Amino acid sequence: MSSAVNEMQITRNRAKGGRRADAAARNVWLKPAPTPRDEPTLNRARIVDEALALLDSEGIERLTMRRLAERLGHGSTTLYWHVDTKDDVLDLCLDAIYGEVPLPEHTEGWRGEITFVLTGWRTVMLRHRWSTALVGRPMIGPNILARMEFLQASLLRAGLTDAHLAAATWGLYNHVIGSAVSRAGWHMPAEEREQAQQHLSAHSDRYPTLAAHGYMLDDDWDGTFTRSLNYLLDGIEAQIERGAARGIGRTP
Amino acid sequence: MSSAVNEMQITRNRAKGGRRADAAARNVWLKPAPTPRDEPTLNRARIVDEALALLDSEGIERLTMRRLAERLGHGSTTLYWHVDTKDDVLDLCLDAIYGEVPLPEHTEGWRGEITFVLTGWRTVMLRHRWSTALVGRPMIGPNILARMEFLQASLLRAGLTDAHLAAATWGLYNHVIGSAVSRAGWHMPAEEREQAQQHLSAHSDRYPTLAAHGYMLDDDWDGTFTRSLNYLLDGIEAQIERGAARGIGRTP
DNA sequence: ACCTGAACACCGTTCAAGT
DNA sequence: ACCTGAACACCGTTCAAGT
Repeated sequence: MSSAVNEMQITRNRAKGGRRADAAARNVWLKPAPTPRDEPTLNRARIVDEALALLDSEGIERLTMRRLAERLGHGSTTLYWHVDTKDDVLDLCLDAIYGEVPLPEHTEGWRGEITFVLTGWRTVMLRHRWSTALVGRPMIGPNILARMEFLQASLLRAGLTDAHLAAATWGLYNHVIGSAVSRAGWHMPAEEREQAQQHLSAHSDRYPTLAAHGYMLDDDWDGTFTRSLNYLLDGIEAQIERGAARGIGRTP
Repeated sequence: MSSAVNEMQITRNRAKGGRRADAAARNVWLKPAPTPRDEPTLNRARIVDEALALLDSEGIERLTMRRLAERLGHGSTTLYWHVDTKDDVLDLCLDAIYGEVPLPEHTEGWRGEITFVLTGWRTVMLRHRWSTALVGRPMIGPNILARMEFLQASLLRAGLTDAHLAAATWGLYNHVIGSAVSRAGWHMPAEEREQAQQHLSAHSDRYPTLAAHGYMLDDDWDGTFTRSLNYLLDGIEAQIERGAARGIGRTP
């Protein structure tokens, strides 16, 4: 059912061409391939790699099992040996790109660490814009778990506990997801954006603040993300200090 | 819901040819609605009401144009006189439920106001769980605009300007969206949740913090939302105070 | 102005059958 | 163990034709 749960690490090597081309080009010990038991022509890693290429180049609405299989040189029904459903493919794809989110190597304080991870996280999601349509599914792939683990461990070291630990973890995660999703929502042809802005101006009586302060025209998305992330981190930091003060008060 | 329906009756008398030409605009709100003359058996309000009922009772993957039309007692193709695409129906539905988000009647300070709106907003989205799958589209329906207007106006009165105003507005919006989306992601059969938790415990070497602090088992979602919202508001409040202090310093 | 059925060009998924 | 084609039960949308 939820084969997205399995622990297979998706390796993101883009093998161009596929098996047939490789078999023709490589040398002897791989060439007598007809031995059926050796290596299946298809596997999850190849399926996910090709799905990612398809998603990145054509978008999520163009990913169908038939088109994916065709790119892989198989009939669509073959995919169902390796994967239970199309949703499984999407779950695997989403976790695969989460693997691209870098984790800091040297600790630089919880705030720096967290800012580093979340900034990279958002960048990855906006690089693969289709990913914003896939949030809202259970997040238990190995790559997202590794990043949530890092995030929560960092907050724990910073001094948060219990409900505050959970609130800070989810608050920060929600911030990344929300930022990516809402930013992706504004990704439209410039002409349509013009229309939308006109629409807004035409109703400036109803939306005076939005019309006056450029609801549609804010294009410093990165700055907005960083600034609002800092508000959240400021609030968390204040909580950490409150917690520390109370801890000191309680020590015998 | 019916108020949302009133909102969408922005009528412009147009011949069919003209309407089709304007249909080049991709988003519902940017296209004129067709004008009913006598007493058509079908109209947008009826379509949206029925679509909402269908979404609420059966979920988003069960909403098809054919099933929707059947419930309305028509052939599926009839819908296309009133609406250009299925996506338009979904956009109309999403904005319709945003109309259920209450705005405070008496001002009670920016923090109280904003907490009130955002709490209601999240409640509405979780009441119509399908809505979390529809974020990530341009947000220019009348109901969401009214709420964004309220949010930004409140922050403006609180003393924010320029980039800080934008950052606070988007940060708060992202917080609601992110909370609703990620909470909806955990909405699964208890048995599957058990499996997921087991999976996590089985790899507690890799995810020690998550395993020890109940990543899967946190069920005080409301409390978590409120707490993390307060971190964000604390950070915004600190920014407001910084801005005020600088303003005082600058006054002659 | 509104509604219809037929038709087009697709979908995801199952399954008996092949090797 | 892996792959196949045929087939099922659907989709969203267009369009000539009706009233």
